[in-house]
Amino acid sequence: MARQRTFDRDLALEQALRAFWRRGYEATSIAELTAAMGIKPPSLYAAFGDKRRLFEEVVARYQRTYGAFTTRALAEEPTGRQAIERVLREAAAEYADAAHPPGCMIVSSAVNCGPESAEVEELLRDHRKEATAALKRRIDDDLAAGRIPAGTDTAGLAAFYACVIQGMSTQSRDGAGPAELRRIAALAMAAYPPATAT
Amino acid sequence: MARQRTFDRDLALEQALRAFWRRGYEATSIAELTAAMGIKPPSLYAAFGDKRRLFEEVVARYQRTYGAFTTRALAEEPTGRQAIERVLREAAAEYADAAHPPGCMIVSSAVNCGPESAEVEELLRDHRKEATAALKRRIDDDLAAGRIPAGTDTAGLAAFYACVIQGMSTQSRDGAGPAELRRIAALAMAAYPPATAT
DNA sequence: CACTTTCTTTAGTGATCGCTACAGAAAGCA
DNA sequence: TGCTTTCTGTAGCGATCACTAAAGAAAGTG
Repeated sequence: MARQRTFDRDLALEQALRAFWRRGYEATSIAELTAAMGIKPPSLYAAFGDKRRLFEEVVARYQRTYGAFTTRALAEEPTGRQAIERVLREAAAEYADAAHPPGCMIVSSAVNCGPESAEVEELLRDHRKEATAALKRRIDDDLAAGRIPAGTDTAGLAAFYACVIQGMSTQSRDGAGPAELRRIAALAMAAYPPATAT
Repeated sequence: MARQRTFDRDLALEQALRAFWRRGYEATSIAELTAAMGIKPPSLYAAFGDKRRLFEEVVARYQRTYGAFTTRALAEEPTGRQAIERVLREAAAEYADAAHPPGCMIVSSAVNCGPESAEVEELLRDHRKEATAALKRRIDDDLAAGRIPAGTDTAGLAAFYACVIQGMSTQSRDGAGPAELRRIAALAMAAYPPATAT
């Protein structure tokens, strides 16, 4: 065989994730990435392809680590209301966690993109649409189970909670702490339809 | 005297505003700006200083044109509740207006910034903080007038509505139309405290 | 007509962008 | 000890970044 890689690919990917999370896709240069990852450009390109593929891999990693709480909350709670409430509560904790950059990487890392990064912008947009659809599915469960009034606009509710989550991301990047985000989350629950009598 | 400027400075500023609004501060290059403004770089630098000062002038213009509806709504409505409701309703119309780029420029044009644009990022952050403070002042009016319960967390409410407004900006940039934004705005009003009996 | 002044244009500056050719270094097999 | 293979580091590719020196063009004053 031959010489093996001397750096930890997974650790380097995590460092790239932090860099992209902090500054966003376009504003994070290869020079900044290689400095954060502790490697030189040729090693980066050999291990990850190019900047875009590295970012796509970073997004996948983000989804199964820092962003996984949404999927878990939606899967594990018995009702749509409880699922939404838990997503908001955990987002408040996660977005303002000082152990990593603030906010949601899916929301904030490809906002200001030139035309050559339109595909990256679209990738994150698709993730946001899918997350909104996942919210709607759980709210639809409540509707189907008769826990909320018939005729409830579940798509509108899902859009509202997606809106709040995205706003919470912006708020945390503007310095809001977990307590402030929790208060926002609590207020947002006032919009959830009243439970129907069973 | 001497030769006069041959382009319309105000019109050129408006074109720069559109360009920055669409792509953001850093992602909009001087080449893109000059193309949009119909002038060459030296004319831009003679008339506006540099990229940062042009952007600052663009932000000021945005505040007194496209963004002025918030100030008006907050100043003209008799109660805090009505003021917040009108801000949300008009934001829904404004952010999704097809006559200009979607969303709010103050929210979305300096999200992904390198270290050399930190001051621009801070400028917009300050504007957002001030907008949130303006919301709080009107909610405090309702509190002082006894229209909402004593002990209401007005700072939390202001943060919530700022969060919703910022989320609506993101939603519109993801393709939400005015009707969808109006539904979000209507749901957000459910969080406003119930009017106290007088 | 000059002459001055300020605009606009052309054509570039050095720096940085994403990315890579090439050579040196390291690891397994003979 | 080669020899092969693949990684790593140096150094630099063309393109683009924000920005500007220098010359041409236009408008006013004599």
